[in-house]
Amino acid sequence: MVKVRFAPSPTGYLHVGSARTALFNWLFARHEGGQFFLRVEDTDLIRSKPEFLEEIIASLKWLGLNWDNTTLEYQSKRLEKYRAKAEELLQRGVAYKDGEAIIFKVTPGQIISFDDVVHGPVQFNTLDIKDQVLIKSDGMPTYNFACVIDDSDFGITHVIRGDDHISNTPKQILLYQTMNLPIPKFVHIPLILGTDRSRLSKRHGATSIQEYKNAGYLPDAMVNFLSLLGWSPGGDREILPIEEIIKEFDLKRIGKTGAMFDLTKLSWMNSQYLQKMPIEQLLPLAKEALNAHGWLNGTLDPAWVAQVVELYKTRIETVEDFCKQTRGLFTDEIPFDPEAVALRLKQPGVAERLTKYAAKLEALPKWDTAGIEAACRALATELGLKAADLIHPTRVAVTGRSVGPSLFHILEVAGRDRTIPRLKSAASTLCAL
RNA sequence: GGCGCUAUCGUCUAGUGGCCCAGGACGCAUCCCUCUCACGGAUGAAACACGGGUUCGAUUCCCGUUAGCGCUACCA
Repeated sequence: MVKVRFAPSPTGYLHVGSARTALFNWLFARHEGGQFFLRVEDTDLIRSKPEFLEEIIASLKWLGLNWDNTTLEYQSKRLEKYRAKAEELLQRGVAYKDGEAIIFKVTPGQIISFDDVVHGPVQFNTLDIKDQVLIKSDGMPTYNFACVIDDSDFGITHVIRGDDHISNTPKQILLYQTMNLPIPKFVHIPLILGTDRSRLSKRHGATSIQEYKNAGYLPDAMVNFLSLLGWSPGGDREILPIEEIIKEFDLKRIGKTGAMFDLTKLSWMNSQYLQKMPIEQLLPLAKEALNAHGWLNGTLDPAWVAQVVELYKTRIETVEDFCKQTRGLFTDEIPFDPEAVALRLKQPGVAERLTKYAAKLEALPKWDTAGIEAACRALATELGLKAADLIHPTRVAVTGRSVGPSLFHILEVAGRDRTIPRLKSAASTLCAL
């Protein structure tokens, strides 16, 4: 049975690159009906922090990457195991002691080769490999040593990890060989790159999964996007549900070249998921975000919020975007865009038009799009204007922006009590030339 | 520097010797829809790094060059 693992070290948040590694492991396990383990590599005493582990776990759960071990494995709890193994190597004379550290002797001139599942045959000469520290002076095992022992103990069949570990592989194989342990399959997946084609890091922008969650990206969109970085199901398909990704996932289809993290495409994909998401699912997310801004007071009618969401869902890329665009509807702080004000409000005759439209709207027997539109068109005809000459200033006066949904829908949703005062206020102040 | 990995439109990629004067998607441009912006629809510009082989025929196989990246810790 296929057994894979994701082994983060709790020295930082979950990076999108690591998340993608976790995802590929998970996808492979689910496709094969195998097992996916989570192991904590907390052997760096100084940098490991419990709060980092909590964040990593929260991120994995948010992405939906569930693991099969019921209790988490911590390397810090297996110290005796590593020490015993190192001691054994010491007894056999293949390792030596330097102070408190135990170091593995590398015999030069041997060829170490392995058949990488994505790269094919790879070779190294031990001439280029230095003696390897097994146990550090502080008594903790090093990565390469603990990793080999653990992968072997837990029966890991496929080591799926980033390309940056290719040069660790011969060091680990040397250890497998001298301890007489079966060697797993190695699957080195291409790195995720920043805009300058160096590996994605903080200086390129947001790299933690939590940041994307907070910005209003959807986990399904994130998983879909990440799965397509370095892997493709072949053909033209791009937006696929997770079941489909699992079904199609195949290590043989993993590419060899680094993939740039394209935020623009992620955003597009997120907007696609947002649009297709049923309102029952989208509404709670919108409410949560609104609430985080302190804009959701308890008296708001849920049906009304749903109406606003429906109106904006085709023009947002993230949930945060939704908040940004609808701020004027949920608060009285209208985010006036200076350019829009200059172009649409500070123009001759606009104040008068807005005042007249306000009067017409005030007299409307019923507040609905049809009535709002009829009033607009009637007034435009009366004044000898195009409807657009009334529509544009009104949109800016009410929402502060020159862009957005159909004006008549906006006004209906904004309601008479917001619309009329805003039109009057704009007419008396903002329109001043 | 040494060692290793990689090389198709700006980006993610399809392509495994002829189906490719290279297909899709994002982005970009134009048009349609239209009160603006989106959505949706249509069209367009845009790539096989270079040089040698192998072959009747190379994006696809081999070699080299160049370039990029990664590793080179008692970090993982």
